[in-house]
Amino acid sequence: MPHPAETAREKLLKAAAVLFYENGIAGTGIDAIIARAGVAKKSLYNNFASKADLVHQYLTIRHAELLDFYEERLATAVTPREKVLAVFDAYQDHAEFAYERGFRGCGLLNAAAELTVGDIGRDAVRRHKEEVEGLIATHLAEFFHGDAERAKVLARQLAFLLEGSITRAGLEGNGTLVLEARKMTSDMLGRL
Amino acid sequence: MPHPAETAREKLLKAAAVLFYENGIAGTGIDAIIARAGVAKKSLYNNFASKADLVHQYLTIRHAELLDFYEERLATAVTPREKVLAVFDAYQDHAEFAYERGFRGCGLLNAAAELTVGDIGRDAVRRHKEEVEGLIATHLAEFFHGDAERAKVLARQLAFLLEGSITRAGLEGNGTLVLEARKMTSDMLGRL
DNA sequence: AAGAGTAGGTAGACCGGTATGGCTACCAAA
DNA sequence: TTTGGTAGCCATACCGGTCTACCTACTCTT
Repeated sequence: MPHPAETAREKLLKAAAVLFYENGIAGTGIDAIIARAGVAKKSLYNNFASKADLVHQYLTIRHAELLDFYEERLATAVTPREKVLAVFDAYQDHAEFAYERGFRGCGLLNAAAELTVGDIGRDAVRRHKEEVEGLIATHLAEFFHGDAERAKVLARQLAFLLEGSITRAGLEGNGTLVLEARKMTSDMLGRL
Repeated sequence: MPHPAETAREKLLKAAAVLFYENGIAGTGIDAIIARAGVAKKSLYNNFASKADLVHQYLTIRHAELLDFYEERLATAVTPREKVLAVFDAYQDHAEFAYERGFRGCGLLNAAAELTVGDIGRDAVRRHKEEVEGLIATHLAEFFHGDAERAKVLARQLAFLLEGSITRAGLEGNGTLVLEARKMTSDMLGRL
C-alpha cells in the first residue's frame, strides 16, 4: 500500500480546512465537517477536544502550510531581492491553490475576522503576520547590507502592500492582484 | 425636545452596528440585537425583511459613514497630496471611533470575510474598496498634472498599502498603524 | 375640542430547524 | 483484547422568524 490508510484525524482536518475557508468558521457546522470527512462524530471528539480546538489546529496548519510554500520558493532564490519576493510567491502559490469555489483571501485573516478580540486564535494570526513581516525584514537587511533599521521600515511597508493585495485579491476572487504587489515590490527594490 | 424620539429602526441599526463589528455577523443573534436596542422583536421585522436585510443595510451605512469622514477631511485639504492623504485620514478617523472592545479592522472587510463567494454583500464591499481606490486615483491624477495612467498605477499601490495597514491595525488592536501607512504615503509623494 | 382610527410600538410565547457535544452499541484489525 | 473506528440517538441550547395581544401617540374628521 502507498500510504498507511488515512486516519480519521487527517480526514477531519482536510475537510475542515476546505469548509472553514469556503463558508467561514461559524458558518461551518460539526455535521458538515464529519459528513465531508466521511467519519463518525465520535471520531471528531476522539481526536479533538471541541470545535474550538479543531479551529485552532486548522489555524496552526495553515500557518505551517504557508511557511512550507515559502521555504520551497526560498530554496531557488539567490539574491536578497529574490528572497524578499519569495514571500510574495509563497502567498501567490497559496492563492493558486485549487479552491473549489474561488480564492477568498488569506484563510488566517478571514478566520481572525470572525474571532472576538480576546480569542487566542486572533493572537495566533497576529503572530503569523508579524513573522511574515520579520521574514521580509531579514532579507531586506541583507539587501541593505546590514542596515537593519532601514530594513525594518521598508519591511513594514512591503508587509502592508502584500497584506492589502491579498485582501483585495480575495474580494475580487482574483489571485493575480498578489502578482501585482510582487511586481511593485520588485520594481521598488530595483530602483534602490 | 431636541430630537423627535429615536425610532426603533435607528436603535436597531445602532445596536446591530456595534454587535456586528464586535462579534461578527454570524456570531450576533437576533435576540442580542433587540436586547441591546431595547426594542421588541416585532419591531425588527417591521423595519427589516430579514437578518440578511439588516446586514445589507449595515454594510451600506458603514460605507456611507466612511465617505462622510472622507468628505469632512477633504474639505480642509488644499493640495492634491493632502487630498490623497484625506482618504487615509478618513480611515484613521474611523479607527479612532470609540469602539467598546477595541479596534478590530475594517468592518466591511470583516463582514465580507464571513460571506460566501456569491453573496451580494461581498460585491458591495468589493465595490467599496474599488471606489476608495478610485478616490485616490482621482487626486493622484491632479498630483501628476493629468497623467491618469501613472495615477492609476500608484493608486493601486497606495490602496494596497492602506488596506494592509487597516488589516494589521485590526489584528494588533492599534489604529496607529494606519497612521504609519499615511506617513509612508506622505513621504512617497514628497519624493515625487 | 372631542372622538375615531391608525401607525408603530411593547412583551413574549411559540415553531421548526440546527448547533455542539455526550452517549450507547457494534465492529474490525492489530 | 485493546484500540480506533462506525452509526446514530439524545440532551440542551440557540437560531431566525411568526404571531397574538396589548398599548400609546398621533392625525384626521366631524
